[in-house]
Parts: sequence; structure tokens; C-alpha cells
Amino acid sequence: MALPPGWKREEVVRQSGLSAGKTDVYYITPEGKKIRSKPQLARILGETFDLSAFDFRTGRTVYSACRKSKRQKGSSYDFARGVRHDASLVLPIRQTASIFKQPVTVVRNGPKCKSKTDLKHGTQDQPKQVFWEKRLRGLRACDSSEEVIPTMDLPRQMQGIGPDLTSENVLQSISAALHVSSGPVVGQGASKQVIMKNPGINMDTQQPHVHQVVVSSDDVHRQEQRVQLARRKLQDLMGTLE
Amino acid sequence: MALPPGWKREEVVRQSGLSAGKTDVYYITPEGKKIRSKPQLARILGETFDLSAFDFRTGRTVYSACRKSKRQKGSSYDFARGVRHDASLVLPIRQTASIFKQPVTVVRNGPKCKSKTDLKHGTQDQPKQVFWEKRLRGLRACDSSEEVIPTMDLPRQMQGIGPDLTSENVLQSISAALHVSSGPVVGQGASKQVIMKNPGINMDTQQPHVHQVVVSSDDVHRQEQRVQLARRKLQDLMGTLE
DNA sequence: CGGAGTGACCCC
DNA sequence: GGGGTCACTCCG
Repeated sequence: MALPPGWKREEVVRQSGLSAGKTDVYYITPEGKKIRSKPQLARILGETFDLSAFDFRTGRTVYSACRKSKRQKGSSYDFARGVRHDASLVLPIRQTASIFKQPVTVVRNGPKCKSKTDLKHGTQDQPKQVFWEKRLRGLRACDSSEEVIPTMDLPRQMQGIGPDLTSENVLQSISAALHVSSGPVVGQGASKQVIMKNPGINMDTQQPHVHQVVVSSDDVHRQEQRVQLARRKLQDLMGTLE
Repeated sequence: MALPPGWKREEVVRQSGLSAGKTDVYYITPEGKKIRSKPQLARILGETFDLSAFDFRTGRTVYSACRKSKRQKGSSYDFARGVRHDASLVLPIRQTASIFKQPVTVVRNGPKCKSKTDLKHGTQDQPKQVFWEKRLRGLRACDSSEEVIPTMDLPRQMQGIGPDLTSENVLQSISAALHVSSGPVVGQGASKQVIMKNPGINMDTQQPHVHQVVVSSDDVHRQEQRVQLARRKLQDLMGTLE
């Protein structure tokens, strides 16, 4: 059950009355507040989360809901209904509130724009947020059985640059750069002070949000020795098995 | 407010908390016991009363509830729920516990029975309880504003005959006889002792449950004088007004 | 007065 | 018609 840490899910079967046998599902926030319905959950999380694919009853994200076109027709979730005061909490489900009206830049792929594609200025990327990783905050990768896949740790000298970046954000930034970029991935060349003064201008958008890491020949040597050590251990082990 | 004598209804407004402003309603029995809910009321009254149309919050009988089919779908009131010991008291609301399974005599009105209607044995009544008035115990007539209409008093020499009859029952018995019967209404001919020994057999079901009242010529004379006195008073009053 | 538990309405 | 949501009841 891919439930955020601190949250609890309960299932209660009605014991009597006309609705006996029916089960009620509710969630307990880390603060101990009992959530009894999806609208209430939405109210508590605020408009940051997109719960349209979240099935309150089962507690799982309904992947099918993303495909079934008719089902998702009215996918926008009405957060305004019956709004009242509730403590604001954070439940990491998915932070891309794509269903809400947001300012966007339209990128046309029609015939008229083809000339632009021919430009020799390198890859012509669509406009993107500078700190797009923040939209992933709280998202956890998990396997088909909903088991959360643990995240990687970064070496201590890899320092993220940017406002309020989590270590996860830094990892995401690097991973994406390695995956997408056609050039070398070297990190930010400017100093942290300069970048933080005005990230929107001073950040190198072609590079991940980490400071450049200097790799000395010492570092290379150490790594070589590590590899040799590992190989020797493997060799010994193989010998034992024979 | 059509509340039985000796009972009191209280309304308390919640002063603080999440439910501030909400009101709690409770009833005080003539014995001073505080009733806080409908199930508790039902437990105290026993299964004799049908509270399905009684609205605990307002303290009124909900006539609308008898019409709204969907609302009354589950009209049977679950007296068994959470039963425990409570002193037995009496609150007159309505004593016909129609919702409970009771042995009944089916009277067919279909074509096959029409011959019976033609019998020359006088009015062919449907089977009825001998002491049907008891079902009315505690029922009070009231006007459209729920004001209780006071009951009539009977002359002292009008003695009811039957087990546990209230003076109201006697009045109901006489009223019904005068209203329904096609023959003379004279009351029970047998002695009280004989009838009480076995009311089911010895009671004259065609007559109301009162002993025969002997009206002497003295009684007639007294009544005549009363009427004349009243007329004279009226005459005087009319003269004064001119 | 809070809160679990349930009825009932509403919308799909 | 059936589930989801809400409001209310009832009792600690």
C-alpha cells in the first residue's frame, strides 16, 4: 500500500441498520485527524494535489482512470464544493495539478512553424519551467504491486543549487539531464551566491541544478582502486565456489 | 405543543466547540427522568407506542412522514437496538403499534363476498376488538396549531364497564356508538359483576361500555328547568343589549 | 460537546 | 439503481 508516511487507512464494516455490511473507508492524517471522504481529503490537501486518479475507497491510484476517456471526461475535481476551514496538511500523492487552469505557453507544431525546427541552433526545446522538478515533490516511484522503490543517495559533495530544492529534486534534475541532454552534463558554472541572487536569470537552464563537481586525479585513482578491489573480491569468491 | 401532562421538553444550545450553536433536545418525564434520545424514549415506553411518526427534535408528530413514501420506507422503529433496563413509564402519543406483526383477521371485500353484504341481519360490521378504545389511549385531539382540544366530562352516574377503562375510553365508546350505531344506544344491560367475570363473552358488543343509565322523570324535569333557566337568561341579556 | 455510526439524499 | 457524500443521531 503506497501510503504516505504517517498516514493510516482504516476500513470499517457497518454492523447494523439498513446499510449493514457496507464498508466505510477513512484515512488518519499524521496529526490524527480522520478523513471520511474524498472531497474532505481534497479540501485538506488544498488545490496542489490532483486526486482525480486517486480512488478513495481502495486507496490506490487508478491508472485505468487515465485511459478511459469517458470516465475522465469530468475529471476536474470540484474543490470548491462545501469548502470550510480545515488545517492544511501535506499528503504526497501527485503534485501536478494539471486539471486546473494555469497560464501556459502554446507551442505550435503545425506546418507554419516547420522553419523553426530547421534552425541550426541545436535542439529546440519547448518552453519549460526552470524548476520543473518541484512538480514531482512527494511523488514516489513504485512497482506494479505499489511497493515504493527507494530513492538513490547522492555523494555529499554534490550540492543542489536553487530555492527550496530537496535532495530528491537534485537527483531528479541530474537524472533528467543525463537522460535528455545531447551535450556534456557538468552542472552550474556560476557561483551559488550569484545564482541564488536571481535564479531565473543566472541559472544555466541547459544544466542540472547542481554545482560543478571538481573531479581530481586523486578521485579517479581512488575509484580505480575501488574497482580493482571489487574485482579481486569477485575473483576470490569465484575461486571458493569451484 | 401537544405534550402529555407532566412531561417537559427542554432545548439547550451548545455554547462552544465545533458544534457551537447546535441545540440538544431532551424530555423530562413526570418522574423527573431526563430522556436524551428517541431510542431511549422508545425503551421507556415499551413497544406499545409507535414513535415512527414522532419527531424527537421538534416534539411533534410528523404528518408529512406518513405521505412521503420514500422517507418512511424504513418506518419500523428498531426497539431492540441497545435495549437495557429502564423504568417503565407512559407517554401518550399513539398506541397503535401498527408496524409490529400482529395476528389479524382478513376481511375480503372482493366480489365473492358480496352475498354477505346482502344479509338482512342488520349492519354487517368487520371484526373489531371488543375494547378497541384502548388503542386510542393517550391520543389527544388537537387543532391545526397543535393545541390540544380539551376532552368532555361525563356525568358521574355514567359508569364505564370493562377492564382498565379510562374515563376517556368510556367517552370514546359512547361517542362511537352514537355515531355509528343504527339502533338505540342504551349501554350494557348485564350487571357489572357478570360482565367483568368474562368481558369477552358477557359484554354486549353492540352497545358502548357503560352501564345502563336510568333516567327518572325527575331527571327529565330537572333538565327542563335548566333549559328554561338558560332561555330566560338569554332573554334578559338580549333585553340589556337593546 | 465530540465523534463513531448510520440514514438518506444526490448524482451518476 | 448503487455508491459517494454529508448530516444527524445517540451516547460516552
